[in-house]
Amino acid sequence: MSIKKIAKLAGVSTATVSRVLNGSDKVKDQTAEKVLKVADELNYRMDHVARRMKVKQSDSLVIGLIITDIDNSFFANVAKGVEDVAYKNKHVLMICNTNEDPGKEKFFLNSMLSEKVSGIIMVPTSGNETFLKSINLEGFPMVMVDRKVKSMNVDTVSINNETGGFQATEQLIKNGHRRIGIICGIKGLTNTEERFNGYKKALEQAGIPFDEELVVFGNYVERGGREALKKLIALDEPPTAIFSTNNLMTLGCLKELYMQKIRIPDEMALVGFDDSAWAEAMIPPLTTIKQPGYELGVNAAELLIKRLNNKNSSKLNIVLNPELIVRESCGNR
Amino acid sequence: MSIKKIAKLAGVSTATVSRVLNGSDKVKDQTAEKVLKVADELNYRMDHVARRMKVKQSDSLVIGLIITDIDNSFFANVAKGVEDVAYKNKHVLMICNTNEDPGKEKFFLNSMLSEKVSGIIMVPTSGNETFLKSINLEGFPMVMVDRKVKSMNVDTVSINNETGGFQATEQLIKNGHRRIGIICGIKGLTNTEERFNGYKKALEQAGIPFDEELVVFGNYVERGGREALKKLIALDEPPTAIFSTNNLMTLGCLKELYMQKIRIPDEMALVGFDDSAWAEAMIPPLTTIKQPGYELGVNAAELLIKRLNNKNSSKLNIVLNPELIVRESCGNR
DNA sequence: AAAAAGAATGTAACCGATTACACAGTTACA
DNA sequence: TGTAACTGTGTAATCGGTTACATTCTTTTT
Repeated sequence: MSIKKIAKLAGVSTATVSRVLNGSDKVKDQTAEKVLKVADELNYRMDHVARRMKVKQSDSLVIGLIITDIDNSFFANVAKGVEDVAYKNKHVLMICNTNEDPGKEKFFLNSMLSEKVSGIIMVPTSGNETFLKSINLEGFPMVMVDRKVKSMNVDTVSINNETGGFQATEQLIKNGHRRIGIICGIKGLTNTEERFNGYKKALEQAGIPFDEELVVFGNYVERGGREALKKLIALDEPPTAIFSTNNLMTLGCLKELYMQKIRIPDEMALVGFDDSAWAEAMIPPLTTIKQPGYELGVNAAELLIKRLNNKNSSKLNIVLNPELIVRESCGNR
Repeated sequence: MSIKKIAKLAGVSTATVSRVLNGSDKVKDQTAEKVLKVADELNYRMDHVARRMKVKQSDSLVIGLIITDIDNSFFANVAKGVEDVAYKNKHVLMICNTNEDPGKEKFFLNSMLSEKVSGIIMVPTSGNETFLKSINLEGFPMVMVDRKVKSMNVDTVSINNETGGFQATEQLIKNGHRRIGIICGIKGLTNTEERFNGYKKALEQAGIPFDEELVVFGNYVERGGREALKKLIALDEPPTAIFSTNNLMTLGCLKELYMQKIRIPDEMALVGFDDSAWAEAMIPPLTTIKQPGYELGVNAAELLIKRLNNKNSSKLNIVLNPELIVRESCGNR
C-alpha cells in the first residue's frame, strides 16, 4: 500500500525503502533484496502523485500533448510518434484536443500546468500568444509542432511548408497547367502562409501571373474544402488544376468533384497535402505532398525530453522535408 | 504561488482560502471576494497534484483512456467523443496507445493507477484478463469500450457487432452473391467473433452452406487485409464478394484490387466495416457498416462519470446499433 | 441580559512520497 | 589505539493542498 507499510514489514525506515525503490544511493544489497521482496509481496504500486510533490517538475513522468484535431490522421500520426518516444522513456501522455478553439487551448494549458506535467508539446492555434509567451518565460519546457508562434523563442519541429507548396504547384505547372487554384487552410497560421508562399513562388518562377481570384480558404476541414471547390468552379474562368493544402479539404474536393461528375485529372487536376492512408486507394490515385507526421512527433518528443535535462541550452528549430508523391490525379494536358 | 501566500496577503488562513477556491462551505462574501482578488492578482494556479493527495480519487480531474490504435480513425473518433464529454466535466484525458500490445497495456494501466486517475476507459487487448479483474475487484471505475472482456463484471459500451456482420452479409446475399469471403480481425477478440457470427447467421438464414475456406484473418491492419484478399482470390473457387470487417483491412483490399485490376463491384463486390471519412469518396463509393464511434466515446465517458459518483450500482452494458450504408461497392449480379 | 444556536474562520494533522542532515558502524591508516 | 573517511541507515522536515475539530464572533431565543 504505502511506503510506510513496506518499511514496517521490512524492518527498515521509509527513507531506505525510497532509496531502494529508486535504485539510487547506496543501500546494502541484502537490505535492498528484503525491501523488494516485501514490496513485491504487497503488490506495491508507487503513488506518482505523492512523488511529484517532492521531485523536480521535469522528473514527473507525464508529458502534455495538445493537438488541434485528433480526427485528422495527420495529427493522429504525430501523436503516435510522440507516444512511441514517450513510452520508450517511461513517460505517459496527457493528450488534449482543442478543435482549434483557443479557449479550450488555454484551459488545457492551465490544466496541464496544474497537473505538473514535465513539458508540453503542442500544435498551437492562434489566439493565446501572450499567454504562451508568459509560460515560456517561466522557462517551462515546450515544443511547438507543425505550426509556429510568431516571434516566440521556443523549440519547434515543423516541415518545410513552403517547399511543399512549391513542389505541389510546380508539378501542376509541369503538367501544363497555368490556371491553378489553391485552397488554403486557416488564415493567420504559419503553415497556411508558408504553403501559400510556395504556391506563389512556383507561379512566379514559371512566369504565371498571380490571380487573387484563385485563392480560397477552406479552414482545413472537409466541408470547407467542398465549399472552396464550389467557389473555384463557379468562377468565370475556372482553374484547370487545384492545389488543396490539407487532407480533409482534399477529401471534400474529391466528393464534390464526384458529385458534379467532373473527371480527375482530365477536367480537373488535383494535388493534395498529406499522404493519408486512403490517398493511394483513390481512383485515380492521389498525387500529394507527403508530410512525415510520425517523424514530426518523434522529433518533437525527443527534443522535449532533451530539453527537460537541459533547460537553458539555446532553442532548436527542427525542419523536416515533405516529399512529393506523384500519382495520377495531377494529370497532364 | 501557493495557497499560503494568498492566505498571508489576504489576511486569512489557508483553510479559508481553500474553501473559497473550492466554492464550497460557508465563507462570508466579503472574505471570498478579498481572497479571489488576491489569487487573481498573484495569477494563482492551483496545484492539482497536491490536491489529489487529499481528495478522494474519484475527484481527481483526470480520466485515463487506453486505445489500441490511435492511427485508426475509428478509435480517433471514440477518443474525440470521450474528450468532448471529459471537457464538459472539466476533466482532462490521459490517452495511451497500446498498439494491441498487452505488455504496453499493463504498463499503461499501472501508470494510470499510479497517477491516481479517477477512472479508466479502455479498449482491451486480450492478454491481461486476470490483471484487469484484480483491478476491477478493488472497485476501481472502468469502462470497456468497443470490445468486452469475457466473464468480467464491468461497465461496457459497444456496438451490436453481430447485427453489423449480419447486415453486411445479408446485403451481399440480396445482391445475388452466394460465395462470400470474410476477412476477420484479431482472433479471440469479442468483436471479431461477433461479426463473424453475424456473417454465419446470414448465410444460414439464406441456406448457403458455410465454407471454412472463405474465412481469413487480417488482424485489423491494412497489410493484413491485403494479404487476406490475396488468399481469397487465389482460391480454386474464389468468392464473388467480400465482407471486410474493419476500415484498415478494407483499405488494403481496395489497394490490392486496384493493383490486380479487379473491378469493383463487377468482378468483386465489397462491403466494409466502419464508415471512414474517405469511404464515400471511393470509386465506386464504399458500402459499409457505419459504427457510431463518436457516440461510443460519448457514452463511455458519460457512463464513467456517472460511475464515479456511484461506485456500487450494478454494472451497465450499453449497446449501440451499427447502420448499413448502402453505396455502390456491394454491387449486383 | 444570559444562554443557546449558528455562522465564519483558524489550527493543525494528514495525504505518501523524497531528501538534507544526523548518526552509528566499519574500515584504513598513521 | 586514535582519528579520519566512508558506508549504510534513520529522523524528521517538506511539498501544497484539504478538512476535522476547535474557536471566535453573531444572531436568536427565552
